[in-house]
Formats: sequence, C-alpha cells, structure tokens
Amino acid sequence: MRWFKDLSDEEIYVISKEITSHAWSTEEYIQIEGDEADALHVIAQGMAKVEKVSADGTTRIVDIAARGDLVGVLPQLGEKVYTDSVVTIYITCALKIDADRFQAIMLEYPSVALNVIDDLAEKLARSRHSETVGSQPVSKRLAGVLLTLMRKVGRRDSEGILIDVPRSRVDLAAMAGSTPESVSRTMSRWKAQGIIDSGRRWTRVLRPREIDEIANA
Amino acid sequence: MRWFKDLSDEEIYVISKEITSHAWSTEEYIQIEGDEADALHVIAQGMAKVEKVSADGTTRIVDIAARGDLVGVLPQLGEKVYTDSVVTIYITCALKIDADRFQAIMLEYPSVALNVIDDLAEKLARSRHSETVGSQPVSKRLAGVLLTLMRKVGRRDSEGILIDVPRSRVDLAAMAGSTPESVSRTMSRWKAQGIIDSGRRWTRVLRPREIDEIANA
DNA sequence: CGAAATCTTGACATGAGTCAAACAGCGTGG
DNA sequence: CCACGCTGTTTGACTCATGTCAAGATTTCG
Repeated sequence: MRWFKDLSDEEIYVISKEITSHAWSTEEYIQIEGDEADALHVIAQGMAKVEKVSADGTTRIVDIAARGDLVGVLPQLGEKVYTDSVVTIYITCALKIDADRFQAIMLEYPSVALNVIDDLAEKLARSRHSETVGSQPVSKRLAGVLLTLMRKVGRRDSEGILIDVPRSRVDLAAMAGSTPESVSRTMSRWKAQGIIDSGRRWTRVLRPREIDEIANA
Repeated sequence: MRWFKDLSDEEIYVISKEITSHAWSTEEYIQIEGDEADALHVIAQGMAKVEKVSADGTTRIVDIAARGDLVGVLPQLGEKVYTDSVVTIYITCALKIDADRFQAIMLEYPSVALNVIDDLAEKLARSRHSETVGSQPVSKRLAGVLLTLMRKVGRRDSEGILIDVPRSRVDLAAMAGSTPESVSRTMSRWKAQGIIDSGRRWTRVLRPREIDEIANA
C-alpha cells in the first residue's frame, strides 16, 4: 500500500493489526453514497466502479478502482457520509481500515498523512480537469474515457489494446456523461475508420495514437 | 488561518516566521497554470479568481478565492507545477508560505496535515459534484453559479442579494461553462419573471428560493 | 457629446438526446 | 444441435437546446 511506503517494517506490522479483510461478489456495494462513512477500503483483488448519482438522477461512473486503489478516502474527517458509491464489477477482496483508527495513524505517522495529501491533490487536479471537459463534444470525452481505460485495464494483444471491462455501452456512456446511443454512433464511426474494433461488451483500440489525438484536439 | 486552529500560540508564532506578505493590483497573476510551483498563498485582503484553461482553449473560472481562502495547495507535494492560474480581481494582499517549509511544518505538526486533508476532501467532493453537473442545461448551471456567488460574495440589501463580483457576463459564462450570449438570454428570462434584476456588471437576486429550485431541480 | 465597452436580441446551424425499431451475440432448453 | 429468447448494440427519424455569427441597444467614462 503506497501510503505506508515511508514506514519501517515494524511500524507497518503494528498498523496491520488495525486492518481486516472482506470479500464481495460481483455487482455488490462496498459503500453507498449518503451512508454514514466509518471506514475506508483498499482493493486487494478484483475491481470496482466508483459511482455518483448526478443532479438529474442518472448515475455516472467517476472512477475505476483496481488493485491497490483506495476508496472512501474523502469522508474520513470532515464529511460524515460517503460522497459516492462503490460497486464491485468482479469478485473483489478489499482491506478495511476504520476511519477513526486511520486518523490516529496519520497523527502518529505524519508521513502517511503527506502521502494521502499527495493522493488527494492528484485526484483533485484530475477532477478539476474533467470539470473543464464537461461540455466538450462526446467524441472527445469518449476518447478520454478510452484512454483512461486503456491505461487502467487495457491488455496488449497481437492486434491492439483490448478493453473488456467495464463491459457495456451503458457503462461507457456513464463514464463519458452521454447516452448508449451516442456512444454507439461514435464508436461505429471510429470502427469504420479502423481506429478501433468492438463487439458485445468489449472494445479493442487498434490505433491508440489517433484516440489520443481526438482526446487532446 | 483555519489550518492552524489546533496549534498553540507559541507554535503559531514559530510558524509565522516562515510567512511573508505580498500585494497585487487588479488583474494581476498570483500564480500561473503550468509554472513551477514553489509556494502557496492565503488571501488576506481582496479577492481573486482561480482559472483553468480547458481542453478547447477557453478559460474557465473554477473557484473564487476570498479572505482566508488558500490557493496553490494542490501542487505542494506530488505536482511540481501549478494546475491553475490565480488572477486578482481587486487590489489583493496575500500571505506566502514556501512549499518546502510548509511540508516540514506538516511533518512536525500532524494536526495541520489533517486539516489540509479535510480541506482537500471537501474541494474534491465539490469538484466531483460539478463533474456530474457538466451536461446539465445552462439554466441549471447558471443558477448554481449564482448560488455560489450569493454565498461567497453576496451582500444583502433592501431588495435582495446583490452580487457585483465577478463583474461581467463573460465571467459568469466562464463559471457556468457557457457563452455570454446564453447567459444573457437566461438572465433576461429570469428578469422578466422577477426572479433577479441585473445590469452592467452586477446582478441582484430577488427570489433566492427560486434560483435554488432551478439549481436543484 | 462621442467612443469604447458591455449587454441584449435575432437568425441560423448543429451536436446530441429521445423514441423506436431492427439487428446480433450468446446462453438455454427441448 | 438448433431454434428461441434475452440482452446488448446499432441505426434511423425527429426535436431541441445551445453555440455561433451578426447587428443593434445601452451604459460608462473621458
């Protein structure tokens, strides 16, 4: 866990006693937006999507959490409720730290707090960036989503970079802030141009370069 | 400065030696997006807008910093460059803390680090929220902007709540992620309905209730 | 009083959402 | 092993909000 990277083995051992491990099946909630926030989790195995219900009632996927990622950070101090939901997309195992205990740990080992600040600052910068991307054309936003997914869950194979998670057009639409139909249209266009290939619940990026260009036009 | 609220007077005195004070005229840059980030500032007097150039080259205002607000937090550790620009909108005086020194302070006084985390977490939650608001109708976004401005810089008077900063339609458009024309149209409509009153570089909200309803429809 | 900046309004083009229907991949049961 | 049906994907027709371009009105200030 990268937050504890500056600690000695003994210190980590002491802390490890505060941690418990839990498992979920697919499509289960690790935390629910609005619930009282009493713990944070680190994904040890599997994967989960971080969702947020937007003002108009549609659900948007704001992040994908994979091995080593942490969820539930935000509410640890000021906020008393979770600001987003986390839903598993595979069988997932996560480590749990009680929020109060974690705060105590940070007070005792300031370097951990600094690492957390680092993490939050990066997330905030990314989020602020997405704010400005909000009203860009769908193609641009979708290209951005594909870039993120390529980096996070993409697997190189002989023809390109395969993305088979999250699975459906609905998921992609929820990430790009659009609709399944618009996503489909855009991807059809790209498919005709040979930039990507795609099917039921999977996408393969054949020419990453061009996707990158579209995203950063 | 709320970050130091848990420290004793002596501790604050020690820290105060690390702080210097600077002044800017209007429309001057306190920090520029992309520049090397070596310090953070707390607004002591005056006001500034936090800007970010979006992907398509337009400038968006992502925050308004008033007395007591801090700018330049993000880059203190991981990021080495400022992720946004800060431009004064009045004659402004700000306190400056060297980023390295501040890091040292946090290591010595962990409670400060926790307060920073608190602050960042709140900012992140708000930013994530705006992400989901991205593709809402202009009226909704603009109403949200007015709500924020009412709280932050609104002044109660006999008829309603006066907002005379930031000044122009261009500014409002930059905050709402829209265009001056669309902002003008929307506000004309509200003016006809008696919800607001407005003129050159000022807006008065007559019925805050209705603006709130529009924002949270 | 005139010029510059700001705001408003109109006409127009278009990206993208919605509704609806056809189509395709994939598992299941007879 | 194949036909059926469920689910997910694609495509088309239509509508509408909003950005763009352009002109005109209004305010401020020298």
